[in-house]
Amino acid sequence: MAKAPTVYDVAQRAGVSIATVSRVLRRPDDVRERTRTVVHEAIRELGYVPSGAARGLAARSTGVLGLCFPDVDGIDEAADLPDPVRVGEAVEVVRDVGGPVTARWSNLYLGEVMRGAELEAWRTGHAVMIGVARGLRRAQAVNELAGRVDGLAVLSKSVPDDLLAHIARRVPVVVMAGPPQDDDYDHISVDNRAGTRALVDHLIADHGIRDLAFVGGPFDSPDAHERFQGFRDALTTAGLEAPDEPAARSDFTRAGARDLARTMLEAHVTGRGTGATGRALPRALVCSNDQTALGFLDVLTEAGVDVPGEVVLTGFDGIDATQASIPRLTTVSQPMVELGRAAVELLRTRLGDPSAPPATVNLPVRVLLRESCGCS
Amino acid sequence: MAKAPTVYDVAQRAGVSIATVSRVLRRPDDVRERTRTVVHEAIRELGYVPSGAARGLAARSTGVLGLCFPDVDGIDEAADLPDPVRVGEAVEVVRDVGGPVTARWSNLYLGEVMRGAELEAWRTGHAVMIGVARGLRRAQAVNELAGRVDGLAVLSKSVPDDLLAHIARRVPVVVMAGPPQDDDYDHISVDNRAGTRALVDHLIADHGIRDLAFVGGPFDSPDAHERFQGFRDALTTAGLEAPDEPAARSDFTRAGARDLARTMLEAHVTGRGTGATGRALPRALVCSNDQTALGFLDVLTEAGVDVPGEVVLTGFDGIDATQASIPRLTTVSQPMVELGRAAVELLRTRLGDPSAPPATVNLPVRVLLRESCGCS
DNA sequence: CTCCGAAATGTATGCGCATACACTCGCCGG
DNA sequence: CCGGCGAGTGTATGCGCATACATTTCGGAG
Repeated sequence: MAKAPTVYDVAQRAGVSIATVSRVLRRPDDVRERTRTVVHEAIRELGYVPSGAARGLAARSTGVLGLCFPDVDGIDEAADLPDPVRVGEAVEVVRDVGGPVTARWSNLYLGEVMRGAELEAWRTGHAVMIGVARGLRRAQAVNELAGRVDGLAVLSKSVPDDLLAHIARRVPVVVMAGPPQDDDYDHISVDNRAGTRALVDHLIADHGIRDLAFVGGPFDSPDAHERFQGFRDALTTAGLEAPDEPAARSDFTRAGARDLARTMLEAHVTGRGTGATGRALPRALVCSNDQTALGFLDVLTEAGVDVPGEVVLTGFDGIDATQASIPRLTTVSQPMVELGRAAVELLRTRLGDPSAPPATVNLPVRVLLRESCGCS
Repeated sequence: MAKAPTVYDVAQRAGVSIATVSRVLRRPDDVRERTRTVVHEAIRELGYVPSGAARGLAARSTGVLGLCFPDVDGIDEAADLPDPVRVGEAVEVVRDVGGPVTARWSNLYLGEVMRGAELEAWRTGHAVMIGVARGLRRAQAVNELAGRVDGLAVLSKSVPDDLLAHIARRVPVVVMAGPPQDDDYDHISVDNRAGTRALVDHLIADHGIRDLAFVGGPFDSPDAHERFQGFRDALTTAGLEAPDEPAARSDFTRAGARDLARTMLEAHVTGRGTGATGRALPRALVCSNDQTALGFLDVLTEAGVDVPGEVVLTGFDGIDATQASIPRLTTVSQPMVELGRAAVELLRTRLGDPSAPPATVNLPVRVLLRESCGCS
């Protein structure tokens, strides 16, 4: 690492000019075979690796696409972070008594999106740079990321609006997983509404259920809102009365959903079994995400309510845990890898035609019918 | 995106020189407050975002660290990849009849490593660039990655030796999760040997087991080999006879392990229950990874063999599925996030002192005692 | 009011590469 | 034998920034 060799070094060693060296690398066909060989040899001998910075500067394009995520670790400042473990510590033996399975929904989610983006970028000869908008210096970090890439895919809500607008003046921006919105960015999102609708259609048409309730999500979740709209669509189409509001709102966590479920169950308990007084539980609970559904499942199972016998339960997202629950959860699977791929594809399209009007891509989802709705 | 503004544009607009603009960004304290304000205003108005390429070139350092993974998707060529799904496709409704839970071990693993690397890089003001050594153009891709970063963390076996050597002449390289080796790179790995040893110590000391067998991994897996060494260490220390070879070798997949388990079970079946003829199953099966242990668990459960009553079963890695199995699997948890963090930390150290001798960091692991070994 | 040193700012240069353009050389047709 | 043409190569320039160094400004002591 004394000093990385440059084109000049290679050129000198090969007895050619720097232009020829550059051509050997970028347009080999323009160079005589013999020359090419000589240059390659020099490159090998010197351990020459072209500087990406210089290339990017000269070519006015870096060949790198950026991916910007929100901070899902909840780490705000460097101080929050313990120092990395160091060498020589002993093996720790701990008795793991159980407790709830660690939920890595967001990690997995982001990981898959990243995988998709990387895949598509690789396919088209791009590199991928990832950034997490985290901490006080987030603005600077995002700004620097933007300065290093040809295009930036941003997960919805991870970057403040004004910063995004600033950045978008330099590089094309596509917003992932946000609500369709009337701004100047390209959007790529998942068809929450159609997915929920298809799921509820199934409950109504195939299981003959006519008494359904929707467990919503946080007020500020556009996803949850869209899913609720899909729920309403299905009811309306079936000639059922669609509520204006979700029957309840979860905070999207399993623990929160448990609390919510207990509360609901208590409210209903007077009516259970007697068949006369009080309201019975709805025949189907359509939850706005998997965590919520799993929380409900925990409580219902605990209370001896038969799922799907007495109550049908469904989720949304398609996280792994839905395959491990008993009964397995009917849900709607999000195309996470596709989300990443589509984002990169949209960026490339945009780079090819910067003046095209903003596009919105709505990715199709898959409804997975399993035991919790009475299938299988 | 007409044309991204540069320092020159900002300087002109603010009525200062480009040096001052640069200083406002890099060394704000060297600039009078009033000037600073004016410049910042110009930056805002113009939508100026500094070019990372130019910065990198001028500063002779990009501020980017690279992360290079092997191809775990098994995608060799762009042609192998279906086109991204497109707009307007219908929601698909499928009956999910079950089958083995999708194993995303490597995805999760790499995702966690990435997360750790990103975290540590963020902490120290670096950006992270990821690359997957995949396909025919892998050499070129890795080379380009190397040209864009200040340092490169490479997952063991993801880059051919000669290419790695070539690259290492330009940027510092740290090898992750490889066997300690006598090369010129920094290494960061996980203490497979001590982890397995601690686990087996527990089986012997706390459960009084003296009849243990080791289910190994592929011949070319250094991890599997180290774990076997840990197994032998424990036996030897306890005064038991340590075998020279694993009792069997799994291919590290759950499905493969099932086949292996069936074969083993058949060989033993004549001896079961009779107590006289044939060999009995060993009291404990120490598997070289979780997938293997889970595959064995599937088959043993199916065959009515009580775990841990008749056979004690353990894994290695600490994947999520080990918490969901029945009984939950005793295993050794790898510090995946730490692996990424340590890699970045090592790179930084190396960048600070390029001439220091190659270092090797061995990360401690955690043994998680659960029901499959008879604990809890 | 002058002079000096420190603070603030400007000027000039180079980072390593791609590429437009100029140039050389060998070859063919005239 | 000459002109022209194309393949192959070299020369020169600029990409956008950081920074060493030169220059100006400012504040305060004398």
